Amino acid sequence: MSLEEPVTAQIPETKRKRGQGVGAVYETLRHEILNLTLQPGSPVDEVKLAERFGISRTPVREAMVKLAGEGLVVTLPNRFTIVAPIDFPNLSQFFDALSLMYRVTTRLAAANRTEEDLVAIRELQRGYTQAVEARDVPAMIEVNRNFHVRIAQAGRNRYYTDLFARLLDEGRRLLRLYYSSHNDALPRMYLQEHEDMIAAIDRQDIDAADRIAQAHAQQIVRQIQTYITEDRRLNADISL
Amino acid sequence: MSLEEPVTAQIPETKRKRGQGVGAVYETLRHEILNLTLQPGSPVDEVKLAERFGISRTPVREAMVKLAGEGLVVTLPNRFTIVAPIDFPNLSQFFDALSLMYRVTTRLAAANRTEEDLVAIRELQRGYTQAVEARDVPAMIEVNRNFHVRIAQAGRNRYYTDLFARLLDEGRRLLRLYYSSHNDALPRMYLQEHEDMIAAIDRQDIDAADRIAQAHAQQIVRQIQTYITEDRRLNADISL
DNA sequence: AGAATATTTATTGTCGACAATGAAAATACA
DNA sequence: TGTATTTTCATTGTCGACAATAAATATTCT
Repeated sequence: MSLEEPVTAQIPETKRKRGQGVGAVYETLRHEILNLTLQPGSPVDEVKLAERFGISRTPVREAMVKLAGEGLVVTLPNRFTIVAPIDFPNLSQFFDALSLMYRVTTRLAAANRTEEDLVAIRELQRGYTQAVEARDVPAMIEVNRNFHVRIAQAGRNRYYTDLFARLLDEGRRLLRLYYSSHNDALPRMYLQEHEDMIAAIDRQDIDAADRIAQAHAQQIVRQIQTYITEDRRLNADISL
Repeated sequence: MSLEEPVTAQIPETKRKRGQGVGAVYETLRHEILNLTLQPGSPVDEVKLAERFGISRTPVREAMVKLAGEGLVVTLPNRFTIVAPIDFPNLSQFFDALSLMYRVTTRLAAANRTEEDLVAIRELQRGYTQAVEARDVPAMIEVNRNFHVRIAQAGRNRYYTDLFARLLDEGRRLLRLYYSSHNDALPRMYLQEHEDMIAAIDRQDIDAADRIAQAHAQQIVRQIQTYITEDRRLNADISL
């Protein structure tokens, strides 16, 4: 609970081009929110952001509207804007949708993947392996997300890809919350599941892809739920 | 192809309150886009909109960012903004996602519906019946959309409801394109399917709900595809 | 005349300023 | 001292103005 903002000194640097301002604010805020650099529920100050990026409030506001549209930020009219809180009460909705998207996108990938898709997917899997070996938790979370989004893209359905990406991003915040506080046995397990998934996609085995995706999703959901339950217990102890 | 904009005289009327401007522009544009009052691909002029609503360009722009975020409008940087074209080449993606959402939301509705949900759903079905009897095509399209969104809400999963609503909205434009040019036998058929759907949801028969939703989706998809094929033939004839 | 270059024009993206809003602080009242 | 009322304050939503951009048009040159 920091009263002081962790103002990551972003030098106004060389004068930005027309249209670069909104994009910069949007991208930066997005990453800081998903990495939990910005705490859920913490206020987002337009004026400070404008100063930080060396631009006026107008483009900052447009970036906020975009972020609000994606649910990353919540605007209290005439009051202020906060980083979207994590919606714990409705997590089951989230898990349900996430599981379905895992299945659907992996199925479609098995059906529609090209050779280039496979190359890109394997490349990301290599990156994931490296992150696991280096015990680099932030990298693992990020690469894992990109790995699954890339599979979804191989499935070639924009609607699924978009929703899945959004869900995985929301999941990034959850993983960040709980991942580092536990051992790294889990990520290693995912590694093998990912390999199986790639193999099924490679040989275009739709049913196998579906099964593996479903198991993978259940694995992750169960794990996060365990984390949360333990967390609840800890908090309960403290509050006693 | 009208060079002149159909400037629906929107009187600046009584001075709007703080925050009402963006909302008004957003809602109005949204409806005009979905009703095809604004042709897909036609330019959206910030200045004209500002004049039309009696506000400055700043709130108009924020409304545009929101609309762009939902894919209803496409912004060409430094150039102009157009009403999002209908993506005919990728319609199969759309149909796939639409069908899945029909199934998932109807299933969940059967599982989770309350008595109030049923009351609201039946009320909308009554409205649909009236629209069919009155041969009021725009009303039919609108009420049909609300009927299915309400069922999705009864399923209680925000992620599905949001995606489904978006898909149904996109579908509204397609239906508008083709509906009125054909007889009204089809809507009457949907009427019975809707009744079956409500019955399944009422008795919490998840499998039946799924089956009916799937059939309903296939029905609609096939119909639109037929429309499009006929349309293609017509256009081909003309271009010969 | 036709291509290359310069000029005009329309429209966007951004800015600094100001008024509306709602909360917090200060004051009055009991 | 505790509650109601007023004042201050921080921050938003909106405005009008201006500069950057890229297309359209005019101009020059061969």
